[in-house]
Amino acid sequence: MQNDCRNCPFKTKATSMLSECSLDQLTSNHLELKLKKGDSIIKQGTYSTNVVFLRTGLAKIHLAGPYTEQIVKMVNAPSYLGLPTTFGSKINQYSVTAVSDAEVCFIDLEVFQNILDENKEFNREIIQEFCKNELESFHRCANRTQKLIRGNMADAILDFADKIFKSDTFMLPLSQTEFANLVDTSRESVSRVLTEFDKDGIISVKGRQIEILNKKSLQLISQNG
Amino acid sequence: MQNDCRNCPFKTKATSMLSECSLDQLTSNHLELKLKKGDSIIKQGTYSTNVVFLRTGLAKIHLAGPYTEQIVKMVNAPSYLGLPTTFGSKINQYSVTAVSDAEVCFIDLEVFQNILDENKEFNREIIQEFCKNELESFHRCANRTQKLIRGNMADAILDFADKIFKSDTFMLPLSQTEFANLVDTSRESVSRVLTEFDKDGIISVKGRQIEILNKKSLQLISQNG
DNA sequence: ATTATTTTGTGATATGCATCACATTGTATA
DNA sequence: TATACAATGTGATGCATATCACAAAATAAT
Repeated sequence: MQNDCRNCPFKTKATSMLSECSLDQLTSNHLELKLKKGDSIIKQGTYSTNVVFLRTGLAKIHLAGPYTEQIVKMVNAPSYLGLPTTFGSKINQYSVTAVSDAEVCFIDLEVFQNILDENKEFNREIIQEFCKNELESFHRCANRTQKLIRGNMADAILDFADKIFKSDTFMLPLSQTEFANLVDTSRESVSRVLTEFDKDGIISVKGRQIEILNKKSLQLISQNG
Repeated sequence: MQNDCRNCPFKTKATSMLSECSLDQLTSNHLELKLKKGDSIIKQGTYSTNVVFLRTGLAKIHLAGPYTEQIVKMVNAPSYLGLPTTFGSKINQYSVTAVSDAEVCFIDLEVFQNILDENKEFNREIIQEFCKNELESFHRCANRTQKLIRGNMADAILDFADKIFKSDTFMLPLSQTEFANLVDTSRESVSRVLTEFDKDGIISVKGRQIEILNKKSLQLISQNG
């Protein structure tokens, strides 16, 4: 299955910087796949030989912590996945799993490296990505460990609304157990805080359907009080 | 102050891949500085126009969390500092401070970008670095949040011994308050656990002088029990 | 439809650790 | 050498939240 990457409507900023030549190289060296919710994209502990381009959909990056599975972050399309794990280690250090239906392209590592070598602009964009990710992870580190649960949950909900779904109404793409693993709490606490927020009129919760009713409040809780 | 970068005895793996030409460019576009313990290298909130090369010494990367200053990680020479913050944002998103006497070179951002563009091998090594860092931060995220204090303290002590000082005897380069910020606890807990470890004969603590007496135990506590 | 299985809600209890409070030691500064 | 200030040790107390224990929904499988 090889669509022409030149016409791919889902290019990242980086990809749009590629030369025709490199795009052709991509075209002839990628494997396109349609995935369903829950399908594994990258599996911790297995050999990594591909970089993955997430064309459409939403994925979670997670890994085995000392006790429970830890969800490190959510990534939505379009985005490259697995760069750290394929470049930084022979064996995948983390898993990536689709949490919605998704389309992905598996790109051979060498081809990707080659393209990285040959396209300055692309290279810069990818490095830019790395930098943003590292900054993000620094901030997450400081926030997650210092804030109380309500603050972290507020954060996560705002993130879903603003960064992932770009809407104040959305379906939570995770179970409460998973949500707990993302926010560093217990499943029970997630449940409690969610109903709490609902009772306080800050959000409305109907099953996994969430609507932000009072964004200001949520932001205040996020900044913490 | 411009020593010839070609003869610099503190090159990183990446730097050793540079072309003569690029090394000359570096030579004529860097500012070499001797710093003392406690001196600021990068300051959160200020404009970032330089990449910093840590020639010798030890530094902490830290940023203002919602409540307290959070130490994200320790970095020892030789290493580049501030890439994420200079490439990823105009304003520094974090601080870097020397925790020992240190020597640094300030490198103009454009020059560094240029060198990154012109040297494939160097570029690859830098990307490799980014990948390793991201993996590390994922693991740290999972460990820090799931482990109890004793586990995290054991981790940190092992890290100092194995990665930073390469010796089982070393001077803790941080006050207990700082150590607490690194390990996500309170100063008091650091003090308590340290004396605990000492009493159990796992480490010996004399002021900031630390000696690991029973590494197996420490590793066990790190893996957690 | 019926049963099995996963997901969620909610109380009661336990606990790890932060916080407070103050003593003590160590280290700069006059 | 005296004085001030920062860093550390240690007990007592409180609190946020994990854990346990079920019940109730909701989903999936038969």
